[in-house]
Amino acid sequence: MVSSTGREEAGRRMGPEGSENWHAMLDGAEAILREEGHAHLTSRSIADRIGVKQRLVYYYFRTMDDLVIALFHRMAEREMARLKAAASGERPLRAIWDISLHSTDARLISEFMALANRIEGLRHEVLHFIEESRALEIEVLETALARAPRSVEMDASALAVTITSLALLLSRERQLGVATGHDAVSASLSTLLDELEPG
Amino acid sequence: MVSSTGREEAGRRMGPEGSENWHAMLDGAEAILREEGHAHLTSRSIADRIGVKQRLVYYYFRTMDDLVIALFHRMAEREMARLKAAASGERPLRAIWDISLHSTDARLISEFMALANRIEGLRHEVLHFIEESRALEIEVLETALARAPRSVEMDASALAVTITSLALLLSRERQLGVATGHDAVSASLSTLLDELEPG
DNA sequence: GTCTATACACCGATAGAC
DNA sequence: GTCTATCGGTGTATAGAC
Repeated sequence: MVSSTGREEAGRRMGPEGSENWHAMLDGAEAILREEGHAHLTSRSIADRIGVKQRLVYYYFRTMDDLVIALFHRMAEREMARLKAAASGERPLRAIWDISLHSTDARLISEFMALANRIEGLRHEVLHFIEESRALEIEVLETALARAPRSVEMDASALAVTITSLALLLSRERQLGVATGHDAVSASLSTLLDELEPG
Repeated sequence: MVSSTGREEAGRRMGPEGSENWHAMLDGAEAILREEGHAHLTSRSIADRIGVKQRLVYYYFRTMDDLVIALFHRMAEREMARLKAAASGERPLRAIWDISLHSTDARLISEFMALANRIEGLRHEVLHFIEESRALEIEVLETALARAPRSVEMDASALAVTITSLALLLSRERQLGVATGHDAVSASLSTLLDELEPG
């Protein structure tokens, strides 16, 4: 067994995962996706941005779809690391809320969601990330609910879904330029977090 | 003044807004967007689907961006009509919740969100639709809160944001294949709606 | 109103040299 | 590891005939 990821199945020579160029290409791809959207994410635009030739992109990634999947995977791993660190801190709920609200920008998320409609492998990556982060949040919420001075009506999984959905909506609407109701819902959520997690 | 939409500013002859062909093109575009995503939404794919020549698309729409904006605008108008009808029915909150959850599929929404990152005119249309639908929901919620037998902690605007965000997340995750926490949050929301709107 | 024909740019992906 | 060169395909958009 040469590789656990099956990246070289067709026998074509390929560049090493995790190498300097490999990361540089994903860095470039991430910036393009953020600034211009996935319509402009091409092997040529990536190559131009980081100063290599177009052909090299296909040395490190078998197809553009593979590159997109690798990019999401790298982002998801980093995000999970942040969430895990937050979960083991002093006020985990508050920390997770702050991360959900600010770490990844809404534009990137919407680009990946649209891409996931088309790229089956990406859909699986997204699905896996959502399940993994939700499980972590539920765990944290269960601990908090058990300790909370006052009982709360919702159970941990319902709260996890609600908190995630609010973070996503607030980020996306802020990006679009909508603000109606944002302050009110932020205040409500803050009150709830303070009840669950006094500090 | 010939037109209020500025569709003929360059002096090029154009087909009438609202005509049979105009609607047929938007119907085709909507189906392609839903089934294949916006990477495959092209003047050629639309023409092929409805059985006309590619050139004709540019007779009815100045650019592809204009077509996308017109498509969203038509969908938004239909959705607002549905919401207004629901708001004047017997259990408006329940009806609005059902519409938010089922009327437009999640894939279409994510395609439009990604397009709005790139097309400034579309971003304005999306922004306008969100503001308009939110205002309606807040109005309905204020009426319900005033009549509710039991007091609820959140105010109308915070509730409107929360309900919208949950509907969006549940639709999108259902499409992706995630279900964790969905039943719990649906149950919580149902309980809340029953309290606000007994029937 | 609708058509043919086409200009021009860009895309993914590969062959094979160094 | 990285390159040059290129194939075959698709995209937006327009000119101008009918």
